[in-house]
Amino acid sequence: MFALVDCNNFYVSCERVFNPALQGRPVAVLSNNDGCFIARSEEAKAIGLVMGAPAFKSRELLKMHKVAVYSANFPLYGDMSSRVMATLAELAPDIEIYSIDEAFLDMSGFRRYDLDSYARSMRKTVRQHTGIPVCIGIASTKTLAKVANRLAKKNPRYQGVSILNTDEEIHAALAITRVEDIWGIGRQWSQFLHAQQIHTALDLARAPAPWIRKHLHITGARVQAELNGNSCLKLETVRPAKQSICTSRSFGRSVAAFDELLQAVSTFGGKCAVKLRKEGSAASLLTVFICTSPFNDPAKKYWGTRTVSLIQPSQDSITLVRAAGLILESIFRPGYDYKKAGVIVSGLSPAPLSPAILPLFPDEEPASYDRNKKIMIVMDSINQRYGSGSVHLAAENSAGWKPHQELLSPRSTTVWSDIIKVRG
DNA sequence: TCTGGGGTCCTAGGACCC
DNA sequence: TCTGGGGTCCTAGGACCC
Repeated sequence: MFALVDCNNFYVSCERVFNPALQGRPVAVLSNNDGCFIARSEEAKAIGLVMGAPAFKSRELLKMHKVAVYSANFPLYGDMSSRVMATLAELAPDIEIYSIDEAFLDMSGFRRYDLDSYARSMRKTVRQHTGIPVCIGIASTKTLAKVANRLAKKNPRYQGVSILNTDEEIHAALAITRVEDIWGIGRQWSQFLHAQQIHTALDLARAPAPWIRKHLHITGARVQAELNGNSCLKLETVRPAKQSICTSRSFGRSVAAFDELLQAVSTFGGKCAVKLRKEGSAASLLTVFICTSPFNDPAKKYWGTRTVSLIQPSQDSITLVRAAGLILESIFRPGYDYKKAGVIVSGLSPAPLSPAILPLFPDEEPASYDRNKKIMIVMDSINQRYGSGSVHLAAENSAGWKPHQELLSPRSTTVWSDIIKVRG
């Protein structure tokens, strides 16, 4: 048996932990740059705020219902997530942290227990230790556990826990789950399935397997098998190393000047390097992209991107920032209002202890490799101790393009001065 | 005026090998 | 007139997830 534990309206719940006055009120959290809704309380859903919709289009609604609106506070949410996961890890032998607000647990050793009362006690413990409300779905496959979790969330009768044990229970659950609400069935496929008169999870489970294999490929075939109780997806207790890392942002205002774009791209390159070092990986490919707003007049649109391979895999900010700047020079076109840029590192491998490739000609490479490595160690340890961003390369600068963050709550669990702000 | 960010997997097709 | 068979690797694009 698998349990899926999913935090309720996670970002909203995080805000509520440190501001109990938000209980019972409509609350919404915005994406970076205060753009779209990315979390809504039940009250906010009820008044018609739509997930992913741009916030400015709902301004009247927000005002009318006195919705508490927040800028995304990822340091807070990330830290609260760690607390929830640490609590869960003590309650079950094996845990897969699936996303910032979800975890699968292995329940196979709990057959002798009353699963229902154990799940209810887990729920209570997480609430007590972290302040975060969760729902739990339990079933024999991950996909069915997702179905069960959804029922637990939607139907108050379950009081946060739903277990699919018998064939009758599974049958009933699948019959009331629409295909678009199944884990692994997105917009395109659900549209296709509805057109084929496959409307519910039960319809999908019963559809001819070869036909599903043909049209929804191996991925859809797995979903179908899992709905029928054949477990295809194992619990992944060890997170595999990342294959790519991306840092990108929409700008707070449009940026036309090369120098400001260079500062943005340098900042993103530097952030990618920090993430690489944290991951213990080195990148052999570096991609930079810059683009105008997709909502612009088509004549003023531009999308520029280029990928280069590095002479040797690197995790060093100096090398990556310099390379990102060179790519930017080659893709930059004057005369456009840029709205977003990003850096992607890929072709990742475990970071080597020494240069993997020695230069053919005696230049500065091996020396700068060692020197830069030492600088990175010092930078990382200073930033670890005094907070990220305490030291950075001079090229990293956000003055010109900084995203909007006008409704930010304090970083109550990660920054001392923000705790004082709360008390003050 | 104002529209997010960060990932993974799978498939098809082309380039290339002997 | 007739033009093989069996592979691998890489990439772009499309689907999905939170």
